[in-house]
Amino acid sequence: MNKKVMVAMSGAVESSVAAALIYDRGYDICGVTLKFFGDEDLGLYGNNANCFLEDVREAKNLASNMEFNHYVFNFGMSFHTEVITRFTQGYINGNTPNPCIDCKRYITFEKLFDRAMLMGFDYIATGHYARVVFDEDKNRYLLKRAKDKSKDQSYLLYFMSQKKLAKSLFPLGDLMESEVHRLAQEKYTVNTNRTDGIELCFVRGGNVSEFLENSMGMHSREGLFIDKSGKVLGTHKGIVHYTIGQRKGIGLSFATPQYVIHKDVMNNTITLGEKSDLFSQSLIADDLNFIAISELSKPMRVSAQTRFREAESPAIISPIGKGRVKVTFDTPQKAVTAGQAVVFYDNDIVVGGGTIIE
RNA sequence: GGCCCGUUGGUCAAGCGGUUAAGACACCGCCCUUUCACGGCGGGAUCACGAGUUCAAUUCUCGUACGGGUCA
Repeated sequence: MNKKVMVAMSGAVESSVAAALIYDRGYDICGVTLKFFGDEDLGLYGNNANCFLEDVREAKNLASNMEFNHYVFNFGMSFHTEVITRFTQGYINGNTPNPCIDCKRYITFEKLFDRAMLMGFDYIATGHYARVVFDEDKNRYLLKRAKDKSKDQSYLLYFMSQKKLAKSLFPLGDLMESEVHRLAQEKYTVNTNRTDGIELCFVRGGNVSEFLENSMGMHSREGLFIDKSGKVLGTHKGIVHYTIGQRKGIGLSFATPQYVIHKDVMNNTITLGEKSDLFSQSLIADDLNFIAISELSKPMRVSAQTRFREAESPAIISPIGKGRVKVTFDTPQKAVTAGQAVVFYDNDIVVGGGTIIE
């Protein structure tokens, strides 16, 4: 009897090709498209309600061409509590969260994963560019960067557990983007014009500030821009409008470009400084997850990445208790930001990762 | 009140008779990007106003207005 695989289909090229590849491997496949925005909230979370119908149509097309089942699951409630609430709360706390990671962590690989297992599926498959291999020596599943380094999404999946890696398939991991597109056009006749959105899927026009204020009812207070010595430089629109490392949107003119180097939620001030003030030698992270090792008991040399699509950098990670780790870089890193994820690599292998708290 | 100096794009600031009127910062657009950012590329000024001198004035002269300084 063939193994059963549930494929998450967003309607974009990547997941459609992933589904087709899984089908061709002979699995008993079922496609699922998740609905995050209920009709009752039409418009509140951007214009995605309309696109959703097209996403479903794309997925259904492929499913009917290849003759496999396709369902739509309404995860609107989960999406709101697991992703949007965390996102909003993060900003309230002065952090800069990465909701795309929460979406994968709490929705795709938790809510959907659990549902798939409950329904008797053996695996869940997605169109992410990442690889999973089983290491006989370590007796562990390893998460690795994709073959196509420019499309690699392993950073976004550092939270994966052994149990989930064992039951997850990433068919695009060994393919270059160009190959995926060629397969889509020549072999599977998948619409290559439909790609995953850039910017936040639930925020209209990518305007985070407007979303927080109008949809979430968060009223930010104006405050002061100050320099490192505390001198007042001007007025800011509210702390949630800024993130560490930001340059554009300050609205003030100086001899050199000024960046947000610190946010003080208590005093409602934002400190501006030179690019050189943006670099830090170390950081503290919590909410850790390790994949390549069972736990971090002593300092370890890794290559750490502090933002998605950013270069990794040599560092030493050390356990400092309370479920926290200190990451000390060989060379100072730019714009390390609380709320973002730091992921540790050993060459292509994801050692683990966590959330930056300072 | 007398005498000086200044007035160039959103800000700062070059140019000082014929220039495509530098540059920086800001702003806007595009690209990049399944987060927020960073980054890359590109875009925009007729020179406070009026009258003169000159073939030609942002650049010289004289007024007016507005700044700043200074002398009693």
